Amino acid sequence: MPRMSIEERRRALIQAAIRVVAREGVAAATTRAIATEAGMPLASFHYAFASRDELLRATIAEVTRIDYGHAEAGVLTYFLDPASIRDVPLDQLVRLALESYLDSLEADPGREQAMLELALTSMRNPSLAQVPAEQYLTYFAWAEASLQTWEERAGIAWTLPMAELSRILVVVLDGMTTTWLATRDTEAVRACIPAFSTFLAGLAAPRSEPSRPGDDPAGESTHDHATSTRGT
Amino acid sequence: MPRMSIEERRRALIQAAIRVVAREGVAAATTRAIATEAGMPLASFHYAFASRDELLRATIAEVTRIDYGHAEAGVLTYFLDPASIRDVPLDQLVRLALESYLDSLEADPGREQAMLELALTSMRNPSLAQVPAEQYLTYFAWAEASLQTWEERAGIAWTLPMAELSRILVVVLDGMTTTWLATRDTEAVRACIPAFSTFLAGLAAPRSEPSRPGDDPAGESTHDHATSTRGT
DNA sequence: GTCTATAATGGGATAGAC
DNA sequence: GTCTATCCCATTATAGAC
Repeated sequence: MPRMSIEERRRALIQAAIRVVAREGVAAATTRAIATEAGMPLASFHYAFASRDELLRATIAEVTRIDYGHAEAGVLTYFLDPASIRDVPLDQLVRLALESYLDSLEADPGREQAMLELALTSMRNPSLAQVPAEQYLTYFAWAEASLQTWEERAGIAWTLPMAELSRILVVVLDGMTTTWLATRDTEAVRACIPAFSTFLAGLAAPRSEPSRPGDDPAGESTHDHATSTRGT
Repeated sequence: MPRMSIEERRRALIQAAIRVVAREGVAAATTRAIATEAGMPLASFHYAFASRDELLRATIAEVTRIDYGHAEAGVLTYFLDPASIRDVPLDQLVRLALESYLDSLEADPGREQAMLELALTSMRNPSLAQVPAEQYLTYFAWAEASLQTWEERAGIAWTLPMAELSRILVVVLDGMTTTWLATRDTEAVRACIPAFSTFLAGLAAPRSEPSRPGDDPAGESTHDHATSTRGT
């Protein structure tokens, strides 16, 4: 094998690690398996990375970046021609986004399964313990970007702080992910999407009508299902 | 060590495995670590279980049972004196239940972290691949039990099929779990609970007023669960 | 710089003494 | 029946030939 810079080797090993983890899980992502997947001898592994932990850390960082790109692409796919889709009902936008996410999950289950495994593995490793929190900051940022896009496209204004809305959206996506991964029951999970879409759409108000404090959906007093009308 | 039946050994090893997995993760739950935790020599492990896989399977079954009991206890804690809490607003009931779950998660993060690790580990193991689906059937059953209890106590009727509602509830709990485990930000997750409670409460109608098709909380045109009264 | 060969460790499983 | 001692394998990491 001819010359290959350290950086090229690192990149190749990270990509190999991503493939192995997605295909066979973190436990199977040994240095040997990764080196073989990358088509290089084992010794080259330690030439590029000091330890398996270091590769794992780099892999998590890379995979978070990829996941960000992927999820964002999925969610924003429907906005390539902004002019044509102004004033689409918010719950439709949300529904399409959630369905798009579920489609991408079904198309490549290993990706999200790997994300979860890497996050859990990190939590158990003192030197990586804060990595999942950073990973989720990325998720929250992606969620905020989507929420802002929807806000523009649907002509609405969110009635809760973005920080809270983005967490809610991530909670829903994460819950869909784990439930689907465990059950593989696409139709059952898909059946929940309209309800979640209506829910999220209900956290916005038409932009012309600024939200009044009395509309606060988090208000806990008496109004049960008052807020569950359509979000448009 | 005096006599100990096979069954006693199996139980002791399962309990030891649960402790080790919760404390140090699945990867650290070696046969040696588990045997040591149970205070018995390694050979006794293979006297009680043919393989580590077999123990893992038994551990998942047991831990699912425990988790069921725990979550149910948490959710139903507020119903010890049914008479005193009739006609409590539904969103209050849901909110208390979700907060109770978050409290229990915070009190013992290892428990749910272990559940996730065990589920993900099972998915990667052909001989255990169907276990997570069974585990989630247990979760759905628990969710249905809670939903039915709330229905009685709050004097409402759900407007979606129980199968769908239970999945929605599990999705929310799962999403809260992964988000909290990753971020450990209790207040941020807690701040989402009122919105989720209002959402879930919005999927019910007062029992005196049977749900009309026009009230369909899923709002938009085409889909079909307008007809959905309770599923059986 | 690159790779073969090997050390060092820790794991699952078991033979065989008691 | 029980446990010590051991086998055998896979793994991480590295030494040293080229």
